[in-house]
Amino acid sequence: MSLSASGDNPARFMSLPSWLMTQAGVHAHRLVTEGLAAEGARGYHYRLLSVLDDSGPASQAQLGRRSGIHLSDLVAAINELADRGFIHRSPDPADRRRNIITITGNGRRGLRRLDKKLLRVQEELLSPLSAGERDQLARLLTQILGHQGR
Amino acid sequence: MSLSASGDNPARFMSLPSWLMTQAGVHAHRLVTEGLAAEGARGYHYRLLSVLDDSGPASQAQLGRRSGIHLSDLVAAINELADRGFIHRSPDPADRRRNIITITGNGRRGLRRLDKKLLRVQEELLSPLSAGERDQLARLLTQILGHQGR
DNA sequence: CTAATATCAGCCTGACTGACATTG
DNA sequence: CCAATGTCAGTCTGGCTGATATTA
Repeated sequence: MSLSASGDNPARFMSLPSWLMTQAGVHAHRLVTEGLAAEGARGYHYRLLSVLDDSGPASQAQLGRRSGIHLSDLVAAINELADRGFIHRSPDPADRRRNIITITGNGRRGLRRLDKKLLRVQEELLSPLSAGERDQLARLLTQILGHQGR
Repeated sequence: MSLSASGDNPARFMSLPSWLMTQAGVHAHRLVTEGLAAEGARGYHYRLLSVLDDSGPASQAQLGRRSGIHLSDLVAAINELADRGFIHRSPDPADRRRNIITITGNGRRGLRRLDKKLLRVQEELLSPLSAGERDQLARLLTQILGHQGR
């Protein structure tokens, strides 16, 4: 966004907490996106691979629920991961509507690379904060997000 | 996003600080967007009106720098505000490349409505936090954003 | 000749809506 | 008949890129 570096009095919208939160979110999102892009992946890929690694093979509908990715967006993301040989899509013999998605050895290796990359991204993102401040921030954000679901 | 309400073990990506920050940003952004939409406005409109109110008439290039809105996106936003009678676009006689954008009385009234609406949005967004926690959060986010510009 | 200004067309991720055919 | 599943086409905000014409 690059707000004017010049000596302009900052506009009033920039002091709103909602602005700070949105900007911090944009910043975090950008760091993550750039980090993943450097490894040839994007957010949806990491979310899907980590869900598969955490909870095992699943249908696309299950994956959507666990990763928070819309069914309509899953198709493309799954195709991309399958193209890279990171996952395997096979029909469920017990229910012919379903595809069973399985992570491959290749996918697990890729996931480990992404995990490491994201660890470094967290470090860069939080570098201005002490360990105590990092915990505090996570606590406050979790409180706000907990309130969100009404 | 509606992460599964069911009893699934949360995937590991959800514990990343970058995830918490992005989600909190998305949440804040959604509340603001919905609040402004209820008044027939969107984020760019509020940012432009508040900049005009804070710093007075300006060319589009100046507005872009002060509001952090891209020149290429400004044109449409300015058109929309002019259609509503909130601002006035007039050529600068001293520099014929420039348009001078001025906020109208109507625009000032609209801005006051949006200001009030956003105040209520902050209240809802921060409602799970005490006054001290709100200050703390603003401080931590400001620290992170200060680091961002390298 | 270079720089600033305004405009237009298009791209991107992530989130979402709606329609549809297949299967349980 | 109804519900779940997978697929496809399209929308939206905010943030971008790049091209172009005009004027300083």
